[in-house]
Amino acid sequence: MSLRHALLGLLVDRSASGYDLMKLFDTSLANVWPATQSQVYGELARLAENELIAVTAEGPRGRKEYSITGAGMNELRQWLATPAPIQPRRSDMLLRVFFLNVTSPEVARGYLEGRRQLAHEQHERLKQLEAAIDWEDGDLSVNGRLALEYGLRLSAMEEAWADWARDRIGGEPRPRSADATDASAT
Amino acid sequence: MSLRHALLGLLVDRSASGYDLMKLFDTSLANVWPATQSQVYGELARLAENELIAVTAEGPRGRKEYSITGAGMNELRQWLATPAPIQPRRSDMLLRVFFLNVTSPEVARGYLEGRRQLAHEQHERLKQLEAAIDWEDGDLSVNGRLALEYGLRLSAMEEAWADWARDRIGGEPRPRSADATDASAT
DNA sequence: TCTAGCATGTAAACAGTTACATGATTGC
DNA sequence: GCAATCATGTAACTGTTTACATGCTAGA
Repeated sequence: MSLRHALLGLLVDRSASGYDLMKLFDTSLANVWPATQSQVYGELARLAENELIAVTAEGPRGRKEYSITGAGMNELRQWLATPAPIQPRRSDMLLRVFFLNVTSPEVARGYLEGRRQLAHEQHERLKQLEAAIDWEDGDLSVNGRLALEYGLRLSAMEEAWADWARDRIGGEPRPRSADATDASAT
Repeated sequence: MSLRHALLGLLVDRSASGYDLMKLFDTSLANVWPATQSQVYGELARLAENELIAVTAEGPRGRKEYSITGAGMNELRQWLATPAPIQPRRSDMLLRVFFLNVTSPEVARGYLEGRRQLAHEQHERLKQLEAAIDWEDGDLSVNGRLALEYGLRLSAMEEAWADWARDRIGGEPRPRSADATDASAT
């Protein structure tokens, strides 16, 4: 139930409406904790009911601006002090890897090559993001920088891993160098 | 809906009951796609209904042994050929990092140090696993090796990142070297 | 005989996704 | 007047977790 903490965290810096928060999710938090509009509005209602946030202003079109309350800050601080649970990290991608032997070596290598490519693109995307952000506006960006660095390292690792894994799949070796030391393909 | 493909994949090698499959999930697939008993039994019933698997033997205690059908193999192969969707990777851990500025630098550093420690332990655990497994029994273990390598690289990356990130948190610097070039902590 | 392990299932609750539904306001 | 965007919400569905419920069988 971390969506609630994400919302509380965003409300620390500034008061905001559900609509504003949605935009923040789509920009700053998109890579870490994506959320849909339905979820945001639903959770905001629940948070207000529990008095962790409160409506502090109303605007046109039924706009409700929420602010974090003292109880909300306590909840957030407590959550931050809690060690993050070790996540089971379900991975669609690694699950497929597990069963790659069911297909031909060609398909398997193609799959891994595709992943390498995706990881590479993700890395490039993040590098661009890093270049685009103004790293001077303090607070959120300091931590955002840490999260971004994680993403950069992760995508670099994935690219290298996929490259390594692809070369490890048996069968017909890649175009270059035709010596197969370990060819144990089905 | 990858649970169904995980089950199909496991049934390629051998027929098994729900109980057997649960154990396989807890051992081989635990780090990639954990599943609960409820899920497994429910999904098996659905798979049988769709004739992707079939009961091929019955044993004591109402044991039902399932085998994959031709249709099931087709479904599995098709899924393997499908490019894995880019996962939004929700991370409880990185979400906390985003809001680390809400707490004191000491707490923040403590949090990151805890993560570094966890990553280190995970890395050690995987190294032990690697040493313990018999890498000769082919098929599943070939791919399992690829997945394990991913885990090893991931935990190594996380440890290095957490180390780097911890040193980047402002405020009072760590015990060693007392020069603070960039102290912008609130 | 009794315990550990085998074996299957159901129910309720929670989290997340997708689609639908509605309407107000601002700026061109 | 119209389009874009602001703004909020509901409903149905899927996937996951937790807890409950039941009973058999092999071996010590």
